[in-house]
Amino acid sequence: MKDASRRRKQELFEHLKMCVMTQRLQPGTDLDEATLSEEFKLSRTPLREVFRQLAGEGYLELRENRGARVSGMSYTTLRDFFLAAPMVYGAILQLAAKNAKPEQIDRLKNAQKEFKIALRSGSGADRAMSNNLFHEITGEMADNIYLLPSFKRLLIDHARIGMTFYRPQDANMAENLSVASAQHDAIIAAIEASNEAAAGQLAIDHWNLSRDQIELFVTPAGLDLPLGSMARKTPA
Amino acid sequence: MKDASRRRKQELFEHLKMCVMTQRLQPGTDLDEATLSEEFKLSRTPLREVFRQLAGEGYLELRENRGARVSGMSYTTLRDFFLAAPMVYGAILQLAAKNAKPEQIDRLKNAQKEFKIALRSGSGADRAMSNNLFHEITGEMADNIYLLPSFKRLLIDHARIGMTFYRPQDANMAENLSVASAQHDAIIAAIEASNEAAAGQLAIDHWNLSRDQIELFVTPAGLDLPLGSMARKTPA
DNA sequence: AAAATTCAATTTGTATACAATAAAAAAATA
DNA sequence: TATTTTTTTATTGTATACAAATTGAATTTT
Repeated sequence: MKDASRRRKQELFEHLKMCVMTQRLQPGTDLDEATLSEEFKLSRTPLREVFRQLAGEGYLELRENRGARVSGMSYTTLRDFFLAAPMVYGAILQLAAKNAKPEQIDRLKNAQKEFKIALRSGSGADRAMSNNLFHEITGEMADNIYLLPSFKRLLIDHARIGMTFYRPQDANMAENLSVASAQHDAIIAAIEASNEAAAGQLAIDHWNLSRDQIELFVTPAGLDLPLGSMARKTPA
Repeated sequence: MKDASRRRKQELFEHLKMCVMTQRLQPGTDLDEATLSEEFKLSRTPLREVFRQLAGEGYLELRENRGARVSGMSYTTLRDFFLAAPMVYGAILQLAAKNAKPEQIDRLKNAQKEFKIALRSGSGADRAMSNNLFHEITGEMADNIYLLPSFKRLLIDHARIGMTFYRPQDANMAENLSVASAQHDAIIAAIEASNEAAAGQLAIDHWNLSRDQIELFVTPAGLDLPLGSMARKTPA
């Protein structure tokens, strides 16, 4: 009887994680205890414990007497993100190349397989979640409790950024994704070969690609039409 | 009336943090809900929320149906620690030099003043806590939410390692502390001058000093006495 | 006597009731 | 009518009661 509520609690936990990462719950969204409590057939006590834990991991923010909300994302955080990501992920991948166990490499290959499937047929959310799993496994491989907290925090926003700044209609962006997939393959190879240097470099390349994708979003290719009246001669 | 219990909750939170960092609660210690509940005049509900939050920040570990315990420390974690610390702290200090605000620099100088006082007259715990405050302020200066989680996790064990591997009787260790204090001064200077490169280098020096201190503990200077029967001539 | 099993005691987890705070709506004042 | 104040409603936080699980002792079995 209690086993069931324990399961529901875990489900809520995973559900909220997923919703945050896929932007089904956008940054800044307020969460209602009563509603979730009813939806997941959980009393408020365990529900609030889930909130606390998610807040600890960076998914939510708790405000005194004012409930939980999804962690915010601003242009400042975006800048902070690309400052920290190459470094932390570079370290994680180097350590992964050093410490990965065969069983973990198997799982990483499997995650990459899933990622490729999601690339073809899946939704944006599927893509983000399978990509996230890939990276989470590299974090597990690195096996350093002092780097993991920041790494996991980065992964949350990596997923969210991916969901925000991707338009499947854009050919450049589709191309970007297949490059990302190729990089995953190269990462697997570097880890399997215990090539720390290569893994570290791939991490940097991988994040630079993410940055490029955002630039494609922020600075789209110019329309191929003259703007008529707005076009004027350069002064002589 | 509720304001009071809110304060007790905060007190419990800070108290447990302090106990973990100063090793008054050693790694692996089990925490008893009932006892703490009575001691701090708090019901178990808010108490458990505190546990969750502390677990999220790395102070405690929660085990299903088996209560909370103080996060463990092993020789593996020590190795992980010195692998991650120079990198993360290097980044934090570089960013601190870049972003520190005058008000923060004032507080940092003040923290250093307190640290020096603790060095002279304070207990080991005072020393650890004032040193911790110094570093926490640098983290605040860096102002990057993606690096902070790992940084804070490192600071917990930095304090614990300091408490574990320091013997005030040892002249070398006392000397180490005054070097550490001088490094703090240099860090303040680098931050005030916005000298990122210097700040980054100082971070590495600072953590190398911590590592040296552990080596002094693990490999003490040989006793200055011949060991009698154990001394034997080298074979010709 | 050693190992396994059962039973009691302790401890952890969840639900519900109540208290306190914040938000919203209604009434009163300018 | 706009603004302030009061009242009502909704939401958050805490305490307590109960249910489930774990631990340890006592009993039984081999």
